[in-house]
Amino acid sequence: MSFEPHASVASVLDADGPAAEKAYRVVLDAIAAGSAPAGALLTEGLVAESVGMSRTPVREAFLRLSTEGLLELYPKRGAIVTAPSAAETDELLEVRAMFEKSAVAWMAARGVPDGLEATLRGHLDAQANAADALEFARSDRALHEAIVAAAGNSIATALFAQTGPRLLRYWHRPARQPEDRARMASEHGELVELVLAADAPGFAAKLDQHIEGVRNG
Amino acid sequence: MSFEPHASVASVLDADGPAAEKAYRVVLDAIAAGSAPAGALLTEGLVAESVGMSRTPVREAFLRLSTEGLLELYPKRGAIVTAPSAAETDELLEVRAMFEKSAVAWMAARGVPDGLEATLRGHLDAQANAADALEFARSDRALHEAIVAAAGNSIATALFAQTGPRLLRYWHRPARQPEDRARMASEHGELVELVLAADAPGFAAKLDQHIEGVRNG
DNA sequence: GCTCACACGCTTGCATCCAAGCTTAGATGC
DNA sequence: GCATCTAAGCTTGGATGCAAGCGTGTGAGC
Repeated sequence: MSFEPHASVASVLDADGPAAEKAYRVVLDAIAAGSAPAGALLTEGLVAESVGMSRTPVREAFLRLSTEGLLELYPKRGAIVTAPSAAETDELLEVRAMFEKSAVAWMAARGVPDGLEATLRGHLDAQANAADALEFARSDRALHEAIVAAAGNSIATALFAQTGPRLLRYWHRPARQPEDRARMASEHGELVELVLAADAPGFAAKLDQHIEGVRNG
Repeated sequence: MSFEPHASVASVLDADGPAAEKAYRVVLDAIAAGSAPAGALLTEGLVAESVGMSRTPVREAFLRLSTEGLLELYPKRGAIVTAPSAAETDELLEVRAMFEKSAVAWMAARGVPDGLEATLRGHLDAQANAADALEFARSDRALHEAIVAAAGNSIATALFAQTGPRLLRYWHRPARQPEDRARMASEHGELVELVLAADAPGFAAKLDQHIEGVRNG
């Protein structure tokens, strides 16, 4: 009996696969793309019909999106797409900074894993070549998740990943113009250098500065 | 239309309420109490029958327990209670320390909320008067969650809460003897003082020391 | 005795069906 | 005209039914 758990955090590109995954991706994409704007009322039945499946897998997707903070479930009434507020943005950036700073600090103690440099540079390239803001946001998310994952704490990695979907709601704002994206990619390059050097204090300082720039941008 | 979202993180004592909540609590209690030991194979049908409900709410509970790390779901095969390993213990303590240190640092910047002292002292008392190790573990969890919640970052609070259920699997080991519990309660008292003083460096140092003691205890 | 194929029993995944709660619109009484 | 009561149409929550996947055991063939 060789048990092998299925990937709970499915890759973004794993075709249709399970219906619940498909429902999740459809709703998330709708929120990210803006066709389901903040405040919109979604119902299980509506999504189920539009995707061509029953309510059961849609329900599962709604629950997940709820824990990820993208939907608010109202019993017997429906689900509302949460509104990105300034306060929530601050909280999100604060939390993600906490994870990344800790990750670099852990790496300083445990060492940087082999192959990390290639991985991070790959994400940086993808970012630099991103065609639009949404694609940029996706590779940005992948880059940051790779940094946290490199610290080797699977619990931290899983929790951090849960904050990823929220970003898709915000990021096509700051990275709207190609020159903005270029500037951010360059800043990310500097951050990556500090990660690879496992320079925790340097990374923390630079990250704060980077976040401040994003917030005011 | 005055929308008011229902509490997604339900209180432990909210009667039976929704069946899904009941199923969640039953399975969690079974894992915490040891009647569903690590490695045990649970099936939706089995739990549903024993609790007297259909598989639907049980399935929901399983999904939640899976994201909380207590169950591993194997498609078409069943769910297995995860085994608490030394590596996972380290990861868990590391992550929780990250949250708590950050929370105190944030409080140092934003101020300590009113009423926190009374709240924390209440949890300390509950801990000191805990009849058994499981009850001690519950109030301990509540204490730590209160500390993180006091920092005022709702995203961090929600993520931190997700790591709570895992603890119930471990904690009736270190706190088995009443004198151990007394010593831990006293250490927690010192930590609470540093929280209330918003002394981030002091808290961080003391917490590391406390965790080291727990790990080697 | 050993290997391989097939069939059976188990599981989940999803579809469908039913009950109960919330909202609202319309009828009714004043 | 206005407040109140009622009933209908939404919604979700849960129960039930069905199909497909996985593991195991059994039996045929060698």
